[in-house]
Amino acid sequence: MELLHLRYFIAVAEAEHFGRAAEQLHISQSPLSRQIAQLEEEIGAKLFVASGRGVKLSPAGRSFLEGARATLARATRAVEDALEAAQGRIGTVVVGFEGGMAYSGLLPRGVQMFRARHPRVEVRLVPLPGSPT
Amino acid sequence: MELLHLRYFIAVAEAEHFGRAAEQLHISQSPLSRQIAQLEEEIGAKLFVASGRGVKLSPAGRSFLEGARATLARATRAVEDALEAAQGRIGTVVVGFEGGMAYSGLLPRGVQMFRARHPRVEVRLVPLPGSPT
DNA sequence: CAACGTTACGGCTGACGTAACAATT
DNA sequence: AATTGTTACGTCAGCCGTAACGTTG
Repeated sequence: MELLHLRYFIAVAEAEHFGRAAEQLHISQSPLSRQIAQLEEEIGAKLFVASGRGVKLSPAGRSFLEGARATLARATRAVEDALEAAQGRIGTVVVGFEGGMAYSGLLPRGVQMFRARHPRVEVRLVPLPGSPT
Repeated sequence: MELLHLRYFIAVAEAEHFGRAAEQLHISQSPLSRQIAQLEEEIGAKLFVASGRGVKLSPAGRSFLEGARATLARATRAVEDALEAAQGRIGTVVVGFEGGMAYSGLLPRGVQMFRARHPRVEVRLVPLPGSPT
């Protein structure tokens, strides 16, 4: 199973119609029908049932629609997060500090400002060895 | 991007070594290297950095590893849920009841037993039209 | 120079499109 | 009979393997 199958499946589920789904996907009905059949075989359950003109989701199909959407959304977010991590907008920064700094007020103030500006960056403070406290 | 790329990426991330990852995937290094390069190009960020013998994850790579694992896990669960839905073990069942049944004690007791046996099935109770309460 | 990752080239699986077929309204 | 989904068949993109090449410890 690949994301391709999930994209095809969602299109058919939303259109309730192979022809229109294929048109929206810019492919023809034939490969769409085959990919759905292959997906159903891999899952081990029918996802659609015939319904007059077009198709409806089976119970398994309704469940799988949720999962397919969630999977695609998670994949999209994974890419976005990776890009933001590359730009340093999310991730973790480790700040080593000498013991005295803890009391100066400068460090907490700076960290506070940084966190306000970059809420998705985790700031980890580690005391340097040989320092008090 | 396809799930294939995520599986390949996770293998390399865990092995920190293209050769061993390829061996584990039962392919050779060449296609593995290309798929990772293609993935990096699609994301728009380098996922690995050279590190002596082998590679390490870049910041973007660390972020993407979480997302890739979560995406694969979500896809797996989607299939499992679809199968269970096909067997009627999860999903929704709507129970229509005539007003008097609400007071007999039979209906609540039956629903309670059913829910205990099938905790992932949502039981929706709807009063039938023309009933009291 | 030894080990590792990347690029080049050829083979093959599999996804696609056109067209013929089946089935349902 | 018309519309919709499925199956048949040939084409082509894309993934894979072998091998040659760069690069780094």
